[in-house]
Order: sequence, then structure tokens, then C-alpha cells
Amino acid sequence: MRLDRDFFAEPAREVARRLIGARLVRRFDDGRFAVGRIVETEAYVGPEDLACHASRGRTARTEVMFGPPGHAYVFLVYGMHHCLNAVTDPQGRPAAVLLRAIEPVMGIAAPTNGPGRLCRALGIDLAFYGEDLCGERLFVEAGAPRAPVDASARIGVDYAGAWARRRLRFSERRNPFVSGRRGAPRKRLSRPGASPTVALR
DNA sequence: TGCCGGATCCTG
DNA sequence: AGGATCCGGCAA
Repeated sequence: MRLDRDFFAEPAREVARRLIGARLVRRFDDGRFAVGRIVETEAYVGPEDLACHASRGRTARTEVMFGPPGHAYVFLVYGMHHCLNAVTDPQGRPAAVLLRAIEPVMGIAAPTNGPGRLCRALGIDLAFYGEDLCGERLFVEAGAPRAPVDASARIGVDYAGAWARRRLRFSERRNPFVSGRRGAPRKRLSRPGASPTVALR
């Protein structure tokens, strides 16, 4: 069942939590589909949230967040990567949920762990700014998480003071497609004098 | 009109 | 650990 606009009209935190396990569907112009289970999200809860772009006012870039929910807020970061958000909350209250990672289900043969990779894999760029997420090219189907949903601090928003510490990031526990530490621990193969205990995650 | 910084990713 | 790379926002 496809998620309708009412689903997105709820507070960003709720929507972010409920999107874990749902399926993101991208329909390309040639009719082919790409589908992924959403396994990681972040809530940007409103103008008072110093990590939310809308906290710096209503501008051309943030305009879509002030409009009706269920539309795409896409922006460019670091000059090369796109990020896909779903606008949430009732119209007039600017808030959104960043889609950070999906688990490939169908028609995906590229990394999808991380917001930039997700957009690249699905062919999403600034042309999708304002796209209706209850439309034909991009939509979401209901689905439930398969494991407990963890809440943690959002990534890359250290500048936001106390807001950076709020646990507004949601991820499906132990899902390997969640962004962040990939595969084995970074470098620590053996520490001199370390006890021979096995890897500690 | 110019400049600065970023909700990231990849390579060395 | 550092560089790529470019758009929006704000200062001038």
C-alpha cells in the first residue's frame, strides 16, 4: 500500500521513525523500477531545530519545506552529492526527513548506504526538487522494520549545539546497509598488549 | 557581485 | 587525513 500525503503530515520525528522498513520506489522514464527498503533516516523537526535548513529562514532553497508535506526537498552538499528529504508536518511548518540509506530490493546495483550514494543509485538530483512523493516517479510503500529501530544522534551537524545531541536519527538494528562504519573496524587489527578478545564492534 | 561553507564520499 | 566541487545565502 502506498503511503499517502496524510502519512507525511505528521511531525518529522514520527515520520522518520515510521519510514524505517518502508519501501522507496523510483520509476525511471523507461518504465524500469528501482526499489529499496528504508533502513536509516534523520528528522529535521522544524524552524527551531538549528540543524534544519529552515532554521535560517524561508529562502529559495528551503521554500519547499514550507509547502505541503509529501514532497521532495533535494539539496546539493559539498558541491557534488545530493540529499533526498521528505517534507513533513502540516503545511506551513517547515520540517523534513532525510533518507540516509536503503537496502536494495530490486533494480539497484550501486551502493545505497549514505544519503549521497542513495541519490546517485536512484538517479535523484536537483531536478527532483519539489517532486511529489505521492506521484509516479517517486513514492513510498508501507513496510515494517525487521529488527528494533535504534535512535541516535544525527550525522554531520555538530554546529547545531544541543540540537546535535538530540537522538533524531533512526536506523534498523544490525542492518549492514546503514551508513557509517562499513565492514570491519577501521584500522585496529592488533594493538600491542591488547587482550585477545574478539572484535567489539 | 563576490566569497564562504556545507545534512558527503573517495582515495592515499 | 584531505581534496573534490558548486550552489545558496549573506555581506558589501
